[in-house]
Amino acid sequence: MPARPTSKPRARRQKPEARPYHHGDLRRVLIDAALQLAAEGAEVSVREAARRAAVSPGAPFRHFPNRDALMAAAAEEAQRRFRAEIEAALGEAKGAEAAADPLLRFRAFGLAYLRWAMRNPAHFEIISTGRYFAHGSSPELTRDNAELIALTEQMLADAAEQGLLRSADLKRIQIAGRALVYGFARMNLDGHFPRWGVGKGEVERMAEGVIDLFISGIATTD
Amino acid sequence: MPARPTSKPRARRQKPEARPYHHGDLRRVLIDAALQLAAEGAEVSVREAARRAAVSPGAPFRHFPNRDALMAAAAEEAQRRFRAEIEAALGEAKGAEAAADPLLRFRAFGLAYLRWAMRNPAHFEIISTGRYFAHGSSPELTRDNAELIALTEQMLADAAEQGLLRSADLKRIQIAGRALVYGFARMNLDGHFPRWGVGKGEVERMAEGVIDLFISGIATTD
DNA sequence: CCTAAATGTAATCGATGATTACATAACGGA
DNA sequence: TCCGTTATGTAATCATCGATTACATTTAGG
Repeated sequence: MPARPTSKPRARRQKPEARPYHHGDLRRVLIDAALQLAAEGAEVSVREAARRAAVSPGAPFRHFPNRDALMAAAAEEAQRRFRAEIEAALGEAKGAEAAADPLLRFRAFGLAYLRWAMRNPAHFEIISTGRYFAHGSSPELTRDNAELIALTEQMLADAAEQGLLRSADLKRIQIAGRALVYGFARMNLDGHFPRWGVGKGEVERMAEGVIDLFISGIATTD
Repeated sequence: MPARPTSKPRARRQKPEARPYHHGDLRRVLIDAALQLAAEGAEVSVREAARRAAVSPGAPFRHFPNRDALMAAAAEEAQRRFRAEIEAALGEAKGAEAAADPLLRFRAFGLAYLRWAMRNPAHFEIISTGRYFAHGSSPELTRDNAELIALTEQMLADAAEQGLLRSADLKRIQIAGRALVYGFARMNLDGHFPRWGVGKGEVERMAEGVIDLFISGIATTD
């Protein structure tokens, strides 16, 4: 083989599989890799995400100024999925009798919340913990979360208007409800449900029971 | 100055302040450094702990096989303090009318729990999260925690016996109570109480209100 | 076409957890 | 009192990680 001239011949894509120099949509692939890594329980490192994207260790920094930005983007994606599932559940609940009963919608919300958190623990953690990237570093995530909270507040306000609540302190009820659901999700996440781990169904059933207990505690009607 | 012989002259401690080759109780100092680092919100690294103890980066590994073991030891220390505070609060409650009322003791427990968690957020996180060292890696911590849980179960059993509870499903009540308190603590920890951050008192007052709401929800007597 | 911006690569830096070989101190029995 | 064993700290080294920089290649627009 004769020595090639210093300038390489233009790389012609001979097969469509040949990876081009420019990655199709590296940003997206990196976010997915980060979410996948988290879901596997592994440490999420920029390098590993780059490795999965079959790209050099420095490449991700063309799309994210630093690790936190990647994590924030991953969190936003997870939050999008989280919210989509909750709104889907509320959409279904609207068809049923829940449309008229704010507490039933409240219940549906809590169930969807915990269901998702049980099935996507690592993603829930990324969303909620604020330890994987600077808190408030993602306005989108903050706004998105605020809207979900406003939704629950509306439900409680409706319930109060219909005389369904024993207490008039809506803020207190709202915080307690959030704490209950958030705490349950995190207990699951942090390994406080050791035995039940095997049968996922049992945890979800307990989640339902806990929500019902809370609602029966704040409701006038038994 | 003439060249010294290869064997250094014996190091005589001329002042008591002169640090001896052997650190007094490095293990203890490292644990305290780790807790202090956590409390400052900094990353807890073995090296930094060693730095604070004015010791070489490798020294800690004479006392802990790896970073996790150091974190586990720190968690055990934090848990000891946590438990001490709770038991102290329960001791005080015994003197009052709470001695006879299991739900008042339950309340005192929850208050002490949240009070400590609000004031030592980083230590609470180390204890509860199981992310700083392998979960179940510390039998002491696990046992200690189980005993605290058993305590609450006893309170609920007493309350049920006295006909103070609306529901007979004690397990459900217990899980819900844990989730509520744990969730509130973690919400504070994870920055879900943005505005109130300034006035700590407000968060603690809300903690009290949330606990009362829960108890009034499960109690027969209004 | 040809240049400029976008995007990926390669090399490098400082910090970290971890391991190893070595040095020094502390302790206890002869 | 001396000596040797053990506990404990030091020094040197390694791989990994986040991050930065200089350079290469591709893509797009005038």
